[in-house]
Amino acid sequence: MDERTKQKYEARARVIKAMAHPSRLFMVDELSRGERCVCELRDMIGADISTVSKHLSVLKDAGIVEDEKRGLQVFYRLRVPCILNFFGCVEDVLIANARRMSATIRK
Amino acid sequence: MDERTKQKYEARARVIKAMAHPSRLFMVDELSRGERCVCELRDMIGADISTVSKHLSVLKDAGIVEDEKRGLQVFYRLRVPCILNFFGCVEDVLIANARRMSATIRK
DNA sequence: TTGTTAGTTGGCAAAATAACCAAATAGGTC
DNA sequence: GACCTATTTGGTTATTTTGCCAACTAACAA
Repeated sequence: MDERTKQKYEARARVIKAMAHPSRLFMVDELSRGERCVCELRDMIGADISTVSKHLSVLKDAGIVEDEKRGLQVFYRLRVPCILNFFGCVEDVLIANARRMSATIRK
Repeated sequence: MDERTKQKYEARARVIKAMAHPSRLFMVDELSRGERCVCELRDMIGADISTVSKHLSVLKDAGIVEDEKRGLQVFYRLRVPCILNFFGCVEDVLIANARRMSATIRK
C-alpha cells in the first residue's frame, strides 16, 4: 500500500473515528433534528459539561459539526447531513447480528 | 437518556468503532470487491499477519464480515454490503474539510 | 465592578487500543 | 509420523482515548 493510499484511509478513518462513541453518535443523531446548544446536549446525555464540550470538539475537528455562539450559548449543528446515512446501515448490521445470535442459540 | 437508549447508541458505536481504523477501512473497501484470504490482505497492508488477523476479528465480532476456511486459507467477505454507503459520505466530509481549509488559508 | 451563567481548556488517572513477537492450532504434503 | 504453511491466540509495551475536576474566558446583568 503506497503512501498516498495510506493517507487516504487515514483521513477517512479520522472522520469515522470521530463518530465511534455512543455519546457522539447520539449528538449527531440529535443534531440531525436541528441545532442544539451544549447545555441541551449535556442535559440529554447526563455527563459533565466539559466532557460534552470535548466530544463536540472532536466532531467539530472532524468536520462533522459546526458551531455558532449566540449570547451565552454555543449552538452546534450538522455540517454534512449525509452522515445520517450511516445509521440505516449500522442498523442493518445490528439486525443481522441479532438474527445470527438467535440462530446460534437455537443450535 | 434512559438505559435502553444508551444501549442502542452503544450497540451502534460498536459497529462504527470496528471501522474506525485505516487498515480495517481498507479491508472493508477491498472486500467490497470480493472475498480475500488473510494472506492477501496482509500483503496489501504490509503489517504482521497477527495484526491483520486481529483487525479481521474486530470486523467479524462487529458483524461486518464473515469468514470461511477452505483448505489452509481463511477467506473473509463483507456480510452487509451497505457498509459501503459510508464511504460516499465520509468523502463528502473530507471534501468539505478541504474547502474549509483552503478558505481559511485565504483569509 | 461584582456576580452569574455557558462553555472551553489543562491536567491527570483509568481504561481501551494497537502492533509486534512467540507459541499454539489446523490443514496439507511427503 | 515429521514437516510445511496459513492463521489465531496470548502476552507485553506503547499510545490513545475517556471522563472528571479545577481553572479560565466570554457574554450579559445588577
